[in-house]
Amino acid sequence: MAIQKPTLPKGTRDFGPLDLQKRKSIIKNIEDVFKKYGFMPLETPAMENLSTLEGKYGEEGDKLLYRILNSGNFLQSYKDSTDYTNAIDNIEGKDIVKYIAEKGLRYDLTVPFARYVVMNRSQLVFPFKRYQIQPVWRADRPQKGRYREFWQCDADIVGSESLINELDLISIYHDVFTQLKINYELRVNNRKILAGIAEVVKSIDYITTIAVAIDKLDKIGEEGVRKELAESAFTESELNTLFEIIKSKGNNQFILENLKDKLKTSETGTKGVEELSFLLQNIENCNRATNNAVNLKLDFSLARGLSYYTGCIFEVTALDSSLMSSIGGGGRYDNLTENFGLPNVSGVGISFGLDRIYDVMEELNLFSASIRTTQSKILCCFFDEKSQEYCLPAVTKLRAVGIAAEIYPDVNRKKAIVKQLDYANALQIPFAAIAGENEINQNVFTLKNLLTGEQNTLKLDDIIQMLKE
RNA sequence: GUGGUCUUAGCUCAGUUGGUUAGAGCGUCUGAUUGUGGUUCAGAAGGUCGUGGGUUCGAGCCCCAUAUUCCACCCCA
Repeated sequence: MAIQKPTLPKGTRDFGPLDLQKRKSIIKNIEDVFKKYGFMPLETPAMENLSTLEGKYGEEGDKLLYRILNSGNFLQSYKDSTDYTNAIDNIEGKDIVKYIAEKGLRYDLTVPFARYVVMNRSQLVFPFKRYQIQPVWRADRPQKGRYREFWQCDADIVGSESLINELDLISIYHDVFTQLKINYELRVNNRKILAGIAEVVKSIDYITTIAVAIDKLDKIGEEGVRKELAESAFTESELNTLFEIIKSKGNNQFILENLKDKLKTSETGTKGVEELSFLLQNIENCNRATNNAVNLKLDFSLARGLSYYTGCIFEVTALDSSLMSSIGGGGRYDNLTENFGLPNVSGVGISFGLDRIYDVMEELNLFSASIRTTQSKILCCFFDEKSQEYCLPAVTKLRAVGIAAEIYPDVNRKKAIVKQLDYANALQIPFAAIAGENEINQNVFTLKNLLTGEQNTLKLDDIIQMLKE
């Protein structure tokens, strides 16, 4: 049989020891901040019923869902169906899916969370604040900063409509990225403002059309957006009104005042402006109290976020990185639990894109140089069986007092010490305790600092004392 | 889903219009050094040129298919 080279599925990666230490350092940072704000941990299964996932992410989202083939004779139910009899009519096979797959891999953490809230509503204390750090899967085509398996770090609050929650989430973004030393930009918009713009410019029915088009403003420019909207029957004067609104320049306060005036005929739009004003006002107050410089960038062309958002929407990008796509995003959703039979529960949440944050930090060299593949502080080195045995109690004692210590398992007749020091060096273990005939006779070790090359004869207790500091 | 791109030693990459036995650096192994790594010197091993077809006297190089990498669009963390 031919030997085949093993490969990974497209868009997935292994994480080696060093990668993983770095990823864990990011996770710890984010998790600690989440805890500081009172969020509780939650994990949900990798797979959900397709009925839970489908229809929550828009048409595009459904296409990107990974579907899991039913086990057993999964084609039978299809064969038994009328669709099979009429198979010639749906030769593309799209309808087969519902007969052969009923589970899928989760696409994000928000929808499974909504499902969890609905299923456990009687036991939860509201407002319920949970964080969740797990992988999600999307059948996208991979490219820079885009993977088919990637990790999200989410914090959500459900059961409260208060904008205080938005303030907390903005503050979380600031805490995390400040600690990670990532220079970031947090852009904010509000779906209600987008609705207001649609009402004022043409009609509320065009909110999606407008949102999708102006979201591309950065990429295709004003001309491109005008062209795209003109194809959707927008008149020249309507387009002029639109750009008058979204292109206003100045500081945040001025822009909002201007917008408030432009949207005064729209009740929803006015509400959106008030919400953003509230956020800006309070961020400023908090900044004054803490000397922080939390900063929002108003961006009325920001339409992103999944289709379930209804209020504030957030998006974070790293400023000094070549990665243009977002490293975080979120927003408020008023109707997500309604899909599962629990209406009138508003939620708001944010997400950190772990893999993209990793990419940015790697590019900008932001990881601490002290991150190593192993935590081992000391390797006990020996020359033969006798000195190896002499080392064993020492290793045990080192570990007993909490010092990560190793002993090389194999005894090599030739160049034993060289092999062991090579090993320590390759793993960046900082110390070696060497024992041979001489050390055994005096009941000591030769402690070598592998960074400086300096070495001393010491008793084990002295070594412990030194390493514990 | 659409378009482009990459693939040669463990790793990073050279390889002339198609012409003998496909190269380098790093890494690995051995020795200089039988109680000392990381530095130095000498030597060695390591390849079905992504895979499958085709053109040709002859293919790493040309053609077709396919996989993979990376990138852009759509969309998104």
